[in-house]
Amino acid sequence: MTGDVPPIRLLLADDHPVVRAGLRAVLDTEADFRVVAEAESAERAVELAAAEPVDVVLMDLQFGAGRMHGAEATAAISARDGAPRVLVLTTYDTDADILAAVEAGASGYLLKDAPPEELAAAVRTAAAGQSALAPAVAHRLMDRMRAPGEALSRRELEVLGLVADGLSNLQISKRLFLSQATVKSHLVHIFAKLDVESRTAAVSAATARGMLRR
Amino acid sequence: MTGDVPPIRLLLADDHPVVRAGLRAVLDTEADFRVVAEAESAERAVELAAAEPVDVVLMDLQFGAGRMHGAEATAAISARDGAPRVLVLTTYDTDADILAAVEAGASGYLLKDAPPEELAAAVRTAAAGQSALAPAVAHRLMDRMRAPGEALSRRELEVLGLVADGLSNLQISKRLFLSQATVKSHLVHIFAKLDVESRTAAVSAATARGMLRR
DNA sequence: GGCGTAATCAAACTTTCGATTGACCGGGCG
DNA sequence: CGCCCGGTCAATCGAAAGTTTGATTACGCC
Repeated sequence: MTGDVPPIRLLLADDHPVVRAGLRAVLDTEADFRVVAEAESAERAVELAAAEPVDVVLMDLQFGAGRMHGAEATAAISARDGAPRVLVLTTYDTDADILAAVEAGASGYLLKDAPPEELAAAVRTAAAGQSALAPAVAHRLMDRMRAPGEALSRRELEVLGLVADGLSNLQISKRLFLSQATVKSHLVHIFAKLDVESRTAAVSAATARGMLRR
Repeated sequence: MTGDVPPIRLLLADDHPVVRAGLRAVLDTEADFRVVAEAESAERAVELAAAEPVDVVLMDLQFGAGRMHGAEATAAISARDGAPRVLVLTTYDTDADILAAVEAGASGYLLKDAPPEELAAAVRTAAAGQSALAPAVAHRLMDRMRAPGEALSRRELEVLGLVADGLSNLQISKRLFLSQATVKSHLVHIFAKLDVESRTAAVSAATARGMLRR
């Protein structure tokens, strides 16, 4: 019906073969979409996004352990001139993931349980250069706006995540190339924002509020 | 090529439309498979498994918040006579999930990052009435068998639960009508069993192993 | 009826955590 | 431009946490 409109070229980046197949199946039924490449790792996604002419990248955030994170890949892809739009597609809607994605330059943030129509709509929105956020994600961002004093900064979330993994202040400082003083400083702010007085209580509170993945 | 062999009838149970589409795409390419139904919730999977003649159910463990867990559905489906085999297909390989699935009567446990061939092979294995475990999963089960002394006692779990809620040793001692010495003593044993050296790491380890509800 | 294990407590000791105070730098904003 | 905020660091000090050693009671088990 639209032989003269160029299709939207898609790159799928997800380490799950089944998910890639599902996205391909769902999106290929749309006449104006064309899946031109698939990446099974974040590194490969960056390569392909540079090599292939692509309009929109569907990017998972969690790739297998130890490798590059989807947010890094998003930043790498978005950095170039004339870069494709990156649509983050993940399972979780935690503060840490959302913030990381948005700051990395993602054009949208979708949850994997989204219905196909929502997915297609988001891709078109992204291709048009606009921003596409899942309702649940939008809510969470609004919450942060309404209560800015209680929202943890990016760095604070990073520290708290390591605390939740059971690391000591010394271990955290080495991991993040900081001094112990800085780690303690972050923790003081985290405790104040969460209204707790110990690292363990902070992890508990943050998990309960969806700031940390469980 | 095999017109006289009845196909293996499959039921897909997953709340992610994309994953269902992916499984369908991957499995429908196999000549001897036939996807006869899809369920977007655990409850629906139980209904369909009773209503439709099905050979193998591909069951996700995590369904959207608050609803029935995949393990419960697995148990419900497996309870009946002549029940289909249930193949658990999930993202995580935590002790808690694996144990729950196995105890619920699952015929296999696969990770979603499995390649399609492995998936197909597991379905055939399950259909033949045998057990199919992903290598990573099998390893984890073996580890549990080899280290049975790691199980926490009732009291230790009680203490660790309060630790996870962010209570101090003093608070815990008052809550359980103990002395701080006893709380510390329990923690020493907990640390040894979990092979960690701090309360926060203990919570992390216990959560990862499914010893604590999160 | 001894034996292992879980649960309880104590005291002394080291290490880590957390509170407090104060400082510097860079960037966004009115 | 001054101001605030986020991120960085330092020094100190008291309070928890964690280690070590050792002991008592109680329960189930062969």
